[in-house]
Amino acid sequence: MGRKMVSLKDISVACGVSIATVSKALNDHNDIGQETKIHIRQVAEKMGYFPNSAALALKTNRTNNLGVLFVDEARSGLTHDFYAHVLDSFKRAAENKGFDITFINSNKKRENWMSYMAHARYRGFDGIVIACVNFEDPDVDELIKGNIPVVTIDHVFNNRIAIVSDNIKGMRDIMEYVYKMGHRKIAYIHGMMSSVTNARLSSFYKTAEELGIHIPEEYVKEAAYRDTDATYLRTKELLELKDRPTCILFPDDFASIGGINAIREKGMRIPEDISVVGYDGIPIASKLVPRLTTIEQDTESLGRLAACKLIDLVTRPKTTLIEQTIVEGKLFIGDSVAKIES
Amino acid sequence: MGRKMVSLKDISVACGVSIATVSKALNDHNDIGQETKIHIRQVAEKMGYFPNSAALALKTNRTNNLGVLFVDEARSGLTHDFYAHVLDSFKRAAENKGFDITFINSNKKRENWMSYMAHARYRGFDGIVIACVNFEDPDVDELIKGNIPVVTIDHVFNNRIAIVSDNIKGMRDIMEYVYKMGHRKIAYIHGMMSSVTNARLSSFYKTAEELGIHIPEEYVKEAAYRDTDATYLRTKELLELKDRPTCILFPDDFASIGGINAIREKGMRIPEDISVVGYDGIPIASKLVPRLTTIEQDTESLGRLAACKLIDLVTRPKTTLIEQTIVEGKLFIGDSVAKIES
DNA sequence: TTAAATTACGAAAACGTTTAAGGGAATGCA
DNA sequence: TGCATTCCCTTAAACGTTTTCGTAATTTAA
Repeated sequence: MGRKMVSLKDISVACGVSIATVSKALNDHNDIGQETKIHIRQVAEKMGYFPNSAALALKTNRTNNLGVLFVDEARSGLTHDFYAHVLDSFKRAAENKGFDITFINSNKKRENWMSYMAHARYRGFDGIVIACVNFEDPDVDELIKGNIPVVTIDHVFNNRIAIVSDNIKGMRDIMEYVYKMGHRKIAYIHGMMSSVTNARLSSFYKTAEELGIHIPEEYVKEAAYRDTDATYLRTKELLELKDRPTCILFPDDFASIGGINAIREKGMRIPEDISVVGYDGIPIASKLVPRLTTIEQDTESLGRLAACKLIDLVTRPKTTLIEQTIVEGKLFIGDSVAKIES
Repeated sequence: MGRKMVSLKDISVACGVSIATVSKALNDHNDIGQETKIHIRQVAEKMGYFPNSAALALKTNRTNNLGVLFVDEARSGLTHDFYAHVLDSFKRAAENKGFDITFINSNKKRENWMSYMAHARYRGFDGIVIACVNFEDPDVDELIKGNIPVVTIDHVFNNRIAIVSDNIKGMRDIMEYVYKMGHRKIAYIHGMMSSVTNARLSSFYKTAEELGIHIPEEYVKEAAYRDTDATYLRTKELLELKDRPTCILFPDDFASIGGINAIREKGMRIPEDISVVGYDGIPIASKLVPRLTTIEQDTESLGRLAACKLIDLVTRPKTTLIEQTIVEGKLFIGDSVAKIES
């Protein structure tokens, strides 16, 4: 078995028919006789034939390949817990439908620099999924506004299909649970500004108001997602307040580790002395002691739906309905929030 | 700007030259006049031209695309801490050299099933990187023995280039450090059998012997990598022994969480009552309290070297030297191992 | 029996590139 | 001046497909 692939021509020679006939036989066109079809397929199988995606792409203008752009502010790339799960789910769903995935990048050092869009066209992606990018980036903007089908995750762009996690409901669930457990002095260390943060923050304030809780200004602080150090510092600040909160909401589970350390350093116990809540539901959260109360994001659905919607968009081009799919998370009740009398 | 890409022909028309001239001008061949070259390039730039990778691949038999096969026993896929870091590094290095990466899979539901090898040839990958797969899989075997350049990570296959982390040295470093801290009763909960586990286990025994430490049979137990539950159970068993170890080595950092929980559940403190060591150096390890002593794997080098070697192999085909590159980890001394008098 | 319809296949163009081969004009050398 | 070079560009084939159109053979309908 040499380096070269066996082509339609090889099969046509072996079968004594034309290339066109082989192509049609393999693609099950109905203008080919049954016997011929069967014979050709057997020979193709025996010769170890499989199509050449490049030729196919060139001819059909379809690659069966989806581009993935996952870039977070910290450039953690594939090592980002949450997005790794989403991507993994996206990948599985796409592969089940016969699509491969390739990362989009603008590093192409080959000749001249290539924008995301240029790269995407170069590779001929049938569709593109975008998550956790810096939305200010004009390069990203070009990609989104381009003419390749796009689905975005956790961010809504003008007239584009988006799959977003329900941060409004997530934060409301947290607040209502914490309230039910008797807490009235609730602090929130949030991530850096983004649509996700915005949603959570506004839901935080809104729910607080609905519940009749007053949130002092100094109870709300900005750290960054997945930043244990920043969260550690902000937590320390909260603990030094004269009127300490009884419960702290952290940006996410990973960052929570920093906050928890700050609390323990102060000699305080969780949840006896202070309660904490995370966000995301990363695997480790439920393994910590005490188990972290958090919102388990449905990363499986996020990824799968993104893939399904995108492939729909690709294969049924005129289904260009602008829609937004909302995926709810689920409150995981660990042991990090104490019941107190208010 | 329409859906269709601008092609060489469009440029040739715009410039009033032949397609060949445009192609050669853009590829900087030296049989094209300076002025013509410059003019063509300007026009190409202005028209927003970029090559069509499919046509290029078809013609040159090179795709500038690398296939990635990352499958671990638990099918954690991209969510596997360690491999996510390696992959991320591989990706960055590959992209810097103008290569894209696409995942290899055998799910192709399109028509008929496709083996890994079939998929790789279908996509025309210039090279392939393989990590953490089930080596028994005949499908994987076919891929490795095929005629596409391959680099494997953390596993050595016959006459193939491999990048492996130095598990021998890693385990020796741990043992020598723990010994130096006064420990003589050392237990090891290891992962399931694999070349990695084998290397660590044999190094564990060998170093113990060199140090003159006797390892009772019941001090060595099998769990699984990243399996907090199994590690929790094995740890409990160790703690119930009449002659308890003073130090436990866990399969990896993530699994350590389970072990640590078992210890705390017993009311024991780390490191005052018992010492523990992890492996891998995942980000969270140094954020735990106490900070986990572990081997920080050099995932950056693993990924980068794999990419460099693979691209070397691809671009300089006759450099088919069979070699094995060993990447050392670094002992991270946290606070989880106590100094005791033996 | 004959015309029309159906069936089964082939020829050839096209997708966007690269590249070997070729050739006309300008230049170098004697 | 005449011939060989050199320079610059073009023609055309090829990569492996798909697909439109054409057509010969066979079947059906009248």
